[in-house]
Amino acid sequence: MKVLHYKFRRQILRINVAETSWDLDRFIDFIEANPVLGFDTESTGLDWWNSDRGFRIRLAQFGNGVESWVLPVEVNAQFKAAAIWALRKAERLIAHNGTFDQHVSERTLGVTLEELAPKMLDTKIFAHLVDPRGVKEFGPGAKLEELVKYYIDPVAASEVKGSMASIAKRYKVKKAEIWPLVETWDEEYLLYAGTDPIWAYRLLHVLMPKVPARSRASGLIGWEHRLAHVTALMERTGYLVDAEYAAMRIAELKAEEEQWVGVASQWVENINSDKQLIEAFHRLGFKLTKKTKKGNLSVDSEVLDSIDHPLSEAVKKATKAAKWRKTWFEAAINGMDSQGRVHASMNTLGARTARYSISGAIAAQTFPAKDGYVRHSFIAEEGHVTVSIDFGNMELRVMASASNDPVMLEAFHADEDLHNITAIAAFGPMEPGQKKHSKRAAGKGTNFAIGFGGTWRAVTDGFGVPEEDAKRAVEAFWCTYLGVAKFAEKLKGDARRTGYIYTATDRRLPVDRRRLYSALNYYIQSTARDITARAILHLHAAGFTPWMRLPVHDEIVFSFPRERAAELTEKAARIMEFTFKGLLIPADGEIGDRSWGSVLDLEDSKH
DNA sequence: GGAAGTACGTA
DNA sequence: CGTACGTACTTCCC
Repeated sequence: MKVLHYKFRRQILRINVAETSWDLDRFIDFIEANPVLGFDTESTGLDWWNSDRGFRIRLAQFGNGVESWVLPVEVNAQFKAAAIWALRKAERLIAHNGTFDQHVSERTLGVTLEELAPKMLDTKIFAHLVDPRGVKEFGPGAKLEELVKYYIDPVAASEVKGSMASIAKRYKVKKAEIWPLVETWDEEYLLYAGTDPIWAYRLLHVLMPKVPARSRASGLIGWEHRLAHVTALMERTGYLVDAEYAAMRIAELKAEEEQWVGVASQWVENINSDKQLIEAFHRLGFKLTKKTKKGNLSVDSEVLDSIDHPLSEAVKKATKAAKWRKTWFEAAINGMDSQGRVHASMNTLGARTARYSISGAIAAQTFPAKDGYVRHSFIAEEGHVTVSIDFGNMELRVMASASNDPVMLEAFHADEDLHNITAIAAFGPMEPGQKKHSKRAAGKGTNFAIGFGGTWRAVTDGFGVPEEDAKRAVEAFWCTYLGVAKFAEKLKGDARRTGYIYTATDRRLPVDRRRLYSALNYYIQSTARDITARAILHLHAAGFTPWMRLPVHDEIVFSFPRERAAELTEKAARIMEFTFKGLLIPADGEIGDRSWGSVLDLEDSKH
C-alpha cells in the first residue's frame, strides 16, 4: 500500500493507494466504516460510450472528508471486483457531476445507472441550487476546481486541480491528451485522483446547509436528482445517426466550400481572418465602420451583406459551408459509437436559469431551425418514426399566469392572438376582414423582447421593426398588461432588496443589482424550464423513457414504434401539458417519418 | 498551448 | 438597459 499525504490548512489528507490484493482488507474496512462516500473515477477520456473500442476506466476512488482510497482498477481484476463491491455496498455516493461517473461505472464495471442513481448525491446539483452563477458572473462556477476554490480553499484548488496540467507538461502533451498516457503509479496523478472524492465529500457538507430553505422544502433536491437520472438514461440510449445522409451532406458542403474559397483567393489567403478581410475591403475601396464590442472593426454577416462585391459573397458562402459541415455533420459522424449512435452530453442545470445545455456530438440546441437539413442526420429506430412534441407559447403563457394579468389571460383563454392584441393596443383596431394586424410584427417583437427583459431597442434590433413602431408598441405593452408590469416590478423589488428572486418551483436565482431588468426573464425562463422538466419526470413515470431522445427547451423528441405513433403521441402530449396557476400550457405533437428532419418538412409544421 | 476575442447557430 | 447557451476559428500572450 502506498500512502500519500496532502497538507491542507494545518490538516493532512491521507490518500491510500492499493498496490497489491493484500491491501484490500484495509479498503474493505474503510468502506464498511463509511456508508457515505465521496466517489470519483479516472478514465482514458470522456467518451464512455466507446467502452468496446478503447475507452477504459483507470482508477476508482472513494473517500470521506479526510481520507481516501485509490484503486487502480486497470491493473488488477481484484481491485475491479472491490470497486464494484464498494459501489454496491455504499449507502450514499457523493460525486461531482456524478452522471459521468455513473456512465463509466455502468460501461466498465457493470454497475448500472439504475443501481447508482438512487444513492447518488451530486455536488453539481447542490452547487446550482445554492448559487448558479458562473465565474464570469462573479459567482462560484460549476466545475469542481472552481467550487473548491470558492467554498473550500483557493490554494488547494489551484495546487491539486492544476496538477493534471503540470503532468501534461511533464509528458509534453496537451492537457486534453494526458488522461490515457499518464503512468498508473505517477504520484502526482494519484494525488490528484485521491483528493477528488475528498473534495466532493467536503463540498456536499458545505453546500447542503446553504441550499435555500424554500428550495429544500419544495423538494427541489430530490427532484433535480431524479431528473438527472432520466436525462442520463436518455444519454445512454443515444440517438441513431443516418451516416449515409450525413456523409452526403459533408461531400456537398466540402465542394461548395472549395468553390467559394477559390473565388475568394483572388483577394485573401484566409477567409477566416478578419484582419485580412478588413485589409482587402479597404484596398477595394469599401469603408468599414461597424465596431465589435471591443472596438475593433467588425466583419460580421451584417457588414458583409452591406458590401456589394464578389469577395463578400464568397466569404459568406465558404465560411457557412465549412462551419455547418464541421459543427453538425462531422460532429455526428465522429461521435458515433460502434452501434452507429451518438450520445449527447446533457447538463441538466447548464444555464444560470437552470435550463439544460446540450453539448457534444449532437448539439441539438444549435441546429438550424428553419428546415430539416441538419436534423435529417438523426433517425428513429428501425420500424419507428420521429415525433416532436412541443409546448405552445410556453414563455408567454408563463408570463401571463405568473403575473395573473387579466388582459393576457383573457387573450389566452379566448384563444386569441396575443401578438395582434399588443399591436391593436399600440396602433388601433385591425382593418375589417383582416386576420392579422398590419403591425403584428411589432406586437410580436414587443411581446418577446419584454420577456427577454428588453426595451424598444431590442424590438428594432431583434425583429426588424422601425424605431417609432417599436417605441410605441413597448409603451402600449406596459399600459395594456398592467399585471405584467406589476409582477415585473415586484420581482425587481425582491432582487433589489435581497439580491434574489424565487421562481414558481421555489428555485432561488441571484439577480445582479445593476441588471434588475433581467429578473422577469429569469423567472419566466427558469419556470418554463421546470415545466419541461416536470414533463420529463412524468413521462418517465409513465414508461416513455426508452422512446425519449432529446429535450430541446420547450420540445421533446421521441422515437415511437410506427404503428403506435398516433396513440403514444396523444398520450405523451396529455402527460406533458400542464395547467400553471390556472392557465393551460398546451402540448402538441407532430408525427414525422423516420428522420427528425422529416418532422420539419411536414406541410403544416409549426416549425 | 491556452486564453481571449469574434462570429453565429438555437429557444 | 437584449435573456440563456455551444462550437469553431484567429490572434494574442506566455
